[in-house]
Amino acid sequence: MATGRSHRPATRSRGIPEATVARLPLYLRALTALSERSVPTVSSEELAAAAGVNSAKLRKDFSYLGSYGTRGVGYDVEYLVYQISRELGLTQDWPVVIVGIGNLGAALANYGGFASRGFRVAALLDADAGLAGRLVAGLPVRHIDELESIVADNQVSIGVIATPAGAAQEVTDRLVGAGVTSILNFAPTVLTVPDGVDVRKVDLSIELQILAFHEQRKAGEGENGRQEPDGDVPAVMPA
Amino acid sequence: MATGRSHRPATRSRGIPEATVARLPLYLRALTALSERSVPTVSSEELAAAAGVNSAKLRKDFSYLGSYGTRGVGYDVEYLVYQISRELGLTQDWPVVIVGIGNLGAALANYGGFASRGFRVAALLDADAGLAGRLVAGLPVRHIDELESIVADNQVSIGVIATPAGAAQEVTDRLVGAGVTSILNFAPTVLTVPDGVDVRKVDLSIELQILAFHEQRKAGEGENGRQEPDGDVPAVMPA
DNA sequence: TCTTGTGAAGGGGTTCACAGCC
DNA sequence: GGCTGTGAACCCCTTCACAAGA
Repeated sequence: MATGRSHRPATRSRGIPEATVARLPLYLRALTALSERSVPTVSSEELAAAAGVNSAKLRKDFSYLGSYGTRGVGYDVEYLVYQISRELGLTQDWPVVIVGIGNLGAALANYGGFASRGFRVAALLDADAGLAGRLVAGLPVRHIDELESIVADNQVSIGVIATPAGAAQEVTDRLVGAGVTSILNFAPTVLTVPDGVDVRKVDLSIELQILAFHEQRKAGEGENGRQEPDGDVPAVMPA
Repeated sequence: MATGRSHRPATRSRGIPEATVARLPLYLRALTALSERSVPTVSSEELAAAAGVNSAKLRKDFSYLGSYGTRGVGYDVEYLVYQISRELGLTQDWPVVIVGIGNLGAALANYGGFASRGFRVAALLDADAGLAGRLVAGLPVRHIDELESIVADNQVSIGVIATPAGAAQEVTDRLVGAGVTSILNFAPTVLTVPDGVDVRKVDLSIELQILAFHEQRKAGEGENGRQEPDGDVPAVMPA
């Protein structure tokens, strides 16, 4: 996690807060929409509303990138689109492989948001030999045995794991061994990776559980309805 | 967001930090695995490793739930499973509807992690009348016009949106109108909802963009390879 | 006058380190 | 002796409020 100390105090002292990085894609999306409507400039207030954050936060975020706005006016839409894209590394091409072509893998392969932002699906891989050759999103599914050569040949540095939980660690090891240094994990498992490899995880059921927690709260709010006898313990007790 | 002031200082002063809530499902998963292997007790160190966090954080998290451990021994696995499940509201049944049965919607419908944690898919909805009646994960897809009656009849309070971005806000409005108060949004849009409705979003392309940001950093680390002429500006400049 | 850019204050979360208890 | 539970320190992020500047 701790992204080894940086260097190069180029334009501004490097070191954009992680929380800011996580919001840049949000701003980029909102700006892209404005750009498509040929809106020339936008204020922090307007853009913040479109991105679903508050304007002070947005201005603070942009201040880490540099002084890209004009006081009394706002931000130049095209210019910001470019600067944020560059900061995120989207001005270059990122070949990715998707491993595990079930429903989820297929959904990811078909997802338009990837291609439009510099992510190119270099290959779809699956352990099921029966799937090999089948076209998904216009690409042929290839057998997992080709993983190493595909990663090497295409200089893939980002892998997406959409396999069942049981296969995820092994796939990870192979990806890392082949040279992948960033992994987006959809399998509900904790992955172990060497230093220098980034993992982000998306867990569908965790999100629902968090919602359930808050939902439960709401139910208990007004009506005092939730039954919780307070002495409510199961048969098993701690030693 | 600010979950209105609580009440009931029942077992302990209510108010579990949001960051802790987000980790409870992680602990629960690790504990469930231990439970299946019939492991009776576990130390904070072991459990933390299994969940991918550090042990101090885990102990602090558990301290918000109560004193469920035994000093010198550890935590009783079954007991903790129960307590966390209860805290998350997973001891009750949560009917959910999934709207938008494309690849992603189908993947969600098939996802085992839901059913196993108290989430029951009450219905699959899609605007495409041609899909109606088609079986997905054993359930017939129903037309979006049935949304209101299905939500009411099944007392659905959680909705999952897997539609294209363009349809997401309208679907949200209908869900909220029908009584849904928690939404899990997979569409790449900012949703507007009234107070009292919770929205969590999962954005596939944002995760990749964050990885790209870090990946770019790595590339520039050792070799100083990334070209960034520093005066690198596009044709468009701010006014 | 209007909006950005930012010090400063405030709040939350993480980590440390050890007292408390088995 | 071992492990939990937790005050306290620390750090990061958010929010405020206003000076700076077009």
